[in-house]
Amino acid sequence: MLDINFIRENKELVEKGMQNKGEKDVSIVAQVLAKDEEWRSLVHKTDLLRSESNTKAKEIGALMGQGKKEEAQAIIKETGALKEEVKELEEQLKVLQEERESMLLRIANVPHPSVPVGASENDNEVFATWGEPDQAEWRKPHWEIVERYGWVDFERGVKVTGAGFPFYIGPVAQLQRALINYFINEAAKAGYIELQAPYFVNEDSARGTGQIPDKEDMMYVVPRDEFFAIPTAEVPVTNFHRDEILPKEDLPVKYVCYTPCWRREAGSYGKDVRGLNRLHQFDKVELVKIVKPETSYEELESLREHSESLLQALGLPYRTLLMCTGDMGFTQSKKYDLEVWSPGQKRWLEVSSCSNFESFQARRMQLRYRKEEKSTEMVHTLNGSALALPRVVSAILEAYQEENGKVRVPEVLKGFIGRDYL
RNA sequence: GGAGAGGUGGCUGAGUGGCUGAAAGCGCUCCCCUGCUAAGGGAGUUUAUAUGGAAACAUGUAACGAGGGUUCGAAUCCCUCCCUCUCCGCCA
Repeated sequence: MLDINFIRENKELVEKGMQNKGEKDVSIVAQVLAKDEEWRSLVHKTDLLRSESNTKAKEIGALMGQGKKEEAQAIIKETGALKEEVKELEEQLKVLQEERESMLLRIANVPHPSVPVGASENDNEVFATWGEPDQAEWRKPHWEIVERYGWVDFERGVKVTGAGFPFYIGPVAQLQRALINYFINEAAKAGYIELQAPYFVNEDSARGTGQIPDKEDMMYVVPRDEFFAIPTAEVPVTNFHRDEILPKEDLPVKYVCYTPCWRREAGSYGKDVRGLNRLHQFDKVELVKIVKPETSYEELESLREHSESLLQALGLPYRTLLMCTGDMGFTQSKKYDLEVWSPGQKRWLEVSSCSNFESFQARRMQLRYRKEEKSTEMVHTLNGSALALPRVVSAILEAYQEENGKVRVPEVLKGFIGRDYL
């Protein structure tokens, strides 16, 4: 959510931002400003009447205290009409406020000036590449490798739950666990505090990070208890400090959190969902930062660098994309995607997404810090995957396979797995 | 899940219809006094929002778990929900 005052002072910028993000109809911006005008004038009017009504109530109280019952009764009679009027205005105000709020929630975050303007994924900018994508023909896709060894059981996953909920078996289960530990350890070394978070959140939390109203179809819902299964640890972790005012000495706050993630992924099909490419449940280690506004873009770069360093340590070639306006999403102001090279599939797979939300999530969450003794300011929030597991597993299986079919263990994981081959 | 008690400011805790946005204490900030450590005195110390103002700030409104109701007036009375504690039940 953007600050209404910011929208008022930067109407064109906000409209332009929405257009660049692919929204054709930006009339909502003008509408929210009009609605806000209306709301403010009604607030003023209502407050004046309430004030009058409070004054009278006090007079009555004073008169009653002195035992002047008749005089009090006279004023009570007068208040009838006033009361009605206030009640009516309050109802109108409530409606206006809800309309204003829901409009505000539908206005996208403004892209940072450094973000390339573009319509689709084709306009993303290659920000960096690392390593040489392996083009060797003999390399097999991971689904063939895991099938040969019985390392992932998709069929039984279907039986037990449904498509997209596989079982990992033996060495691949072990590989995932090793990666999770490795990723968390590296984050801890970089100063991130380790957190274990709830896997289900309530509606306020889902709204806080922007999953609703924009993307509610991505989440699994537990209707009986009104919970949402988390689509990413970003949701519980960023909401950890919702409705708080943090002391400025505490910033930046940095968390690392491993969780499973659940996504409905409605409408996906074909090669995108083959093997481990896209699942309804997957594991991810997530980084979240809560920072002072003036540092958020430096923090974004260090977040990206941290995620990149993991792929480098694993020896997996990747490229970093600076997402263009049309491909970056509603809530972000700047976003990098890290794509690892899948040598068995000869394609790039997204394994991380590092974003700066500026104060967009913070404002929804009322997450502030004490800037000075008497003033507060919204923080900036960021998050990034470090990293999403199944696709890293795929890339490792494909990149570390040998022509005889055996799969080597990456050097940095040997301490966790205790042998040279899976 | 059942029964009972309770949810007040950074913390402890008073407050059962008007003089309470909230006593008192603690903590914290600033000032004064005091030649070191100790002690004393004074002032300040929730948030959001509207209006005015360049700003400092002023004024109003709202908020005592959340939402609704009663009343001229609600932290205080009533209803619903959420949460915490104690006992019982269940249980990794």
